[in-house]
Amino acid sequence: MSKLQPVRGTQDFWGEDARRFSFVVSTFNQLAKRYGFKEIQTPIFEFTEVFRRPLGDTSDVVTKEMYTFLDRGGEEITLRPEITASIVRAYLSGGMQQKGIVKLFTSGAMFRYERPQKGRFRQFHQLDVEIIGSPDAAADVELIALARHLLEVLGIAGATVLHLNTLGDTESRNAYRKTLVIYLKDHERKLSRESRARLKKNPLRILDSKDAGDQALLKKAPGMNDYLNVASSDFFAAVRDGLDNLKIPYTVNDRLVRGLDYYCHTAFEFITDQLGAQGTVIGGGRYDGLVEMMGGPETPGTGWAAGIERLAMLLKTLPEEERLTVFVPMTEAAGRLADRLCYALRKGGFAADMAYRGNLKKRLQKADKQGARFAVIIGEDEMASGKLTVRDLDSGIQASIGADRLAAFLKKQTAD
RNA sequence: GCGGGCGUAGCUCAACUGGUUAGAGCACUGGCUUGUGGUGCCAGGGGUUGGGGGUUCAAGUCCCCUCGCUCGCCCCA
Repeated sequence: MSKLQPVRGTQDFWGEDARRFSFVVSTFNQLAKRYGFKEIQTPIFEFTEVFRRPLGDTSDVVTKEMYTFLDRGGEEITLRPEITASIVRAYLSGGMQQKGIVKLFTSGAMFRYERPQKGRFRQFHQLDVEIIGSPDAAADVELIALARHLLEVLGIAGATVLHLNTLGDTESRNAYRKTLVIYLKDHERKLSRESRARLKKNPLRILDSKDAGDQALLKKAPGMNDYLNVASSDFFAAVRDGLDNLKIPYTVNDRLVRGLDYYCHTAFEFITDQLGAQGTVIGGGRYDGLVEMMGGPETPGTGWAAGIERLAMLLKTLPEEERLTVFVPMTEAAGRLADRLCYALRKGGFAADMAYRGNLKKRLQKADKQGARFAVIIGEDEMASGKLTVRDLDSGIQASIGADRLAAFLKKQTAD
């Protein structure tokens, strides 16, 4: 193997992979704008503190997955492992509190030092939307509707199931955590090794353990539902009612927990069974404490992130690409004419290219390999007559067209 | 960080229990066909069998190390 390898967990996107990727992103951008979200782009790295504080000192992301380094000025910098914290930082440093409720969308690369596997990479890419400033369940519903809509437009809604849960507010969650820990401590020896560690670090995570023994034990465990206070259970009911109203299907899954510390109330994931161990395609929830945790005023927030690679892997169909018109000039003078015509077509909104090299056969071959619909042949005969030979590469039918009528001709042909 | 599987041409894969010069399809280049692409026929280029060491008369094949890929655990999008 050559040394010219991509770094582990990174990948190049080209050809069909690139088309899949950009189809996901462009569809998302279009929909997010349609829902009234404004685009934001934040730096790909931040001071480490931006991520450390909200993610919590015990989370795996912070303790072993961040790409952290000192820059030449001695500042501790981290490549973003997720983007909600970056956006909240931008919200605060940009004074966006002035604007009331803000709806933001973005997408880009994230970095986590993990062992790669199917659907999991060290540099991966996310779509992301956030609504900051709204305490209403309606905001959560709107976000989920956008997510569902996106999956539908991408043609993969049927491959996913929406799992929905509530983590309650701080009071409810603390009360529940306490009783859960008491219950699990009684059975500590039966827990898996990982879950015994979680018992101290992040007991709620035991709920979605994949270990069969843990799951059996959890069947008799107390449920979150019984510990929700009135405000929390009303909030959850409002989210469910909003989804019902929009006829968005979901499954309540009281084992669904989110990994990061700052979530509360709504937690949801669109899950697929087609990506091996990485089932989550879109995940999100509410984070009312985050802005305050990062030094801002008490401000509610809610959002989700989607894995672009995971969505791209699920795509079954891609939109057709616009087909080229390829110019095939055979003489020098014809080449100059073709250059002008090709430039004019491109300015007129057509996809056009030149076949520069070789004899007629080679140039047609090139046009064919590019998937072109039309070849415009300009040789001595055409230069003499002033009419271009336009060959439909699908049917093989040729027409003689004046240069001034080329654009109109192509438009008419492709409209059929 | 832990565990399983796999590394032969650009891609997908052959090569019987170790045995001559590592093959095929696709792709690529050229020709049959000097103004007509796709299907056809012919020819050609392309490999340190991931790398290193060992066993053997002989290693793509067996052993060790290493690098890489992949799947899973953990965690997450």
